Amino acid sequence: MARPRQVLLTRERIVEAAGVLVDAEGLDAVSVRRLATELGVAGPSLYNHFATKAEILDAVADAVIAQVDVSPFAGHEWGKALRLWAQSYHAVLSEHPNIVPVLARGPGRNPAALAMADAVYGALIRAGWSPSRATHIGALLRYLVTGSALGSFALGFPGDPELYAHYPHLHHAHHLAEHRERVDEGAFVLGLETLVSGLESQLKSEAER
Amino acid sequence: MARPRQVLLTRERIVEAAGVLVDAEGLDAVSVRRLATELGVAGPSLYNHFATKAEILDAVADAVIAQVDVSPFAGHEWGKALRLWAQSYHAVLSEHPNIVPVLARGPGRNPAALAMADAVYGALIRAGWSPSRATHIGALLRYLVTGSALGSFALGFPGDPELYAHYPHLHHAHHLAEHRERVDEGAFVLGLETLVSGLESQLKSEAER
DNA sequence: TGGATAAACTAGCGGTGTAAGTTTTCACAC
DNA sequence: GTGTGAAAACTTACACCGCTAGTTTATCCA
Repeated sequence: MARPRQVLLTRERIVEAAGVLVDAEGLDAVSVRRLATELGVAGPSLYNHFATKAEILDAVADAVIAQVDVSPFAGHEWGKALRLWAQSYHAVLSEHPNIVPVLARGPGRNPAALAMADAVYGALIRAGWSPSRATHIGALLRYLVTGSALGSFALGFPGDPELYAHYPHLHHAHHLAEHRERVDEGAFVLGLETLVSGLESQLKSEAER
Repeated sequence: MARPRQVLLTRERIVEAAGVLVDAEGLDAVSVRRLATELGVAGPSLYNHFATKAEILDAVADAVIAQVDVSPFAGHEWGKALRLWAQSYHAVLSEHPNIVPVLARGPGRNPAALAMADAVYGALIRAGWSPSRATHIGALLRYLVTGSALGSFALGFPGDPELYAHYPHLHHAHHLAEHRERVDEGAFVLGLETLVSGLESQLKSEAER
C-alpha cells in the first residue's frame, strides 16, 4: 500500500489509541510497532505524524491534563478554588496513573498544561500573593498531586508478613495494600487541607501587617 | 576467559558503578551491556549476581536511601525530627535526581527504605498520632519529597519567551529555569514548614479535647 | 583427590526506536 | 486537463536492548 485513498491515521487517532493502551497495559506496553498494529498500520507510519515516540506520549499526557477542571478559579475565593482544582487534578491522575511519569516532567510545550499553570498562577496573583510565592504554591501543589499519583504509598509495601519481622514498628505493614484507597486518599486529603488552610492563615497574617 | 583466578564482580562493585552511571548520564544510559563494559566485563556476566536489571536499579535506589539521616528521630521532638529528616531526604534526592523514578515506587523489599519507614512511623506513634494518621503523615511527606525531586518545577518551563505569548499570566515564565534552585527549594521549604506546623497544631488541639 | 559450585565467557532470540528510500495518491497551479 | 510536489502509507535495515542457554574453567569442600 502506498498512499491510501482514505487517510488512515491522524494525530488524534494516534493519541487516543496510545492513551487507551497506556491506561490498559502501562507505559512499557507502548511500543511504536504495537501501537501501529493496534491502529491497523505498519510500524514506522506513525512517524509521518509525530517526530518521536516521546512526542506521542507528551500528547497523551496533555490530553489527560486537559480533563482537569480549572473553572473553580473563575468563580471561587482562591483557597476554595485551590482545593477544588487540586481535587480534580488528583482525580484525573488517579484515573490515568500510568501516564504520570511522563506528566511529572512539567508542562513543556504542551498547551493544556500551560493553560492550567496560567490559570493557577493568575488566581494566586489576584489573591494578593507575590509572584515568587505564587510560583512556590503552584510548584508545591504539583509536588503533592504528582507525588501522590506517581506511586501508591500503600502498594509500595509488599503483602508479605515475614518481610517486616525485624522492623519494630512495621508489624502491620503487610496489610497496607489491602487498604490502599483509604491510605492513599487519606494522605492526600490531609496534605491538601493542611497546606491550603496553612496558606490561608499565612496570607491573612501578611495582610494584617 | 572462564572463571577468573580473582573475582571480577561483586554486588557492591556493580551497584556502585551503576550508581555512578545513573548520576552522570541518567537512567536511560544504564544498559546491561554498557554497565558491564564499564566494569571491564562481558554483558550477561552481571546475571551471575543479579536476576534482572530492575534488581540492580533497586539496589542503587536503596543505597541512596541509606544516605538519608534518620538519627533526628532518636533525639528530637517529633516536629523538629520530621523537619530535619525531610530536609536530609530532600538533599539526598537532590544529589541523585536520576534515580528518583525508581525510588518513587516505594520501599519494596529494600532494607534501607524499610528501615527509614520504620523510623518515621515509630516516631509518629510515640508522639501520640493514631496508626492511620501516622501512616498518612509518612505517605504525605514522601509525596512532597519525591514529588519535588522527580521533576524540577522550574525546568519544566522551556526558556522560550514566544511560547508564553498567549497565556495572560505567564509572561515571565521563560525566566523560571534561570532561578531553578531558588524556585524549587523555596517551594519545598514552604511546603515542609506549612505541613509540619499545621500538623503540630492539629495534634495539640486533639490532645486538648 | 573428586565433585559441586561459581564466575566468567560466547552465541543468539525476539524486541526496540528510528532512519532511509519507495510507491501511490491527492491538491493545486498553469 | 495536466504536470508537479507534497503527503501518507509502505518495506527494509541498523544498532541496540534485556535476557537465556550452554560452555569453560577455577576454586572450595568433603
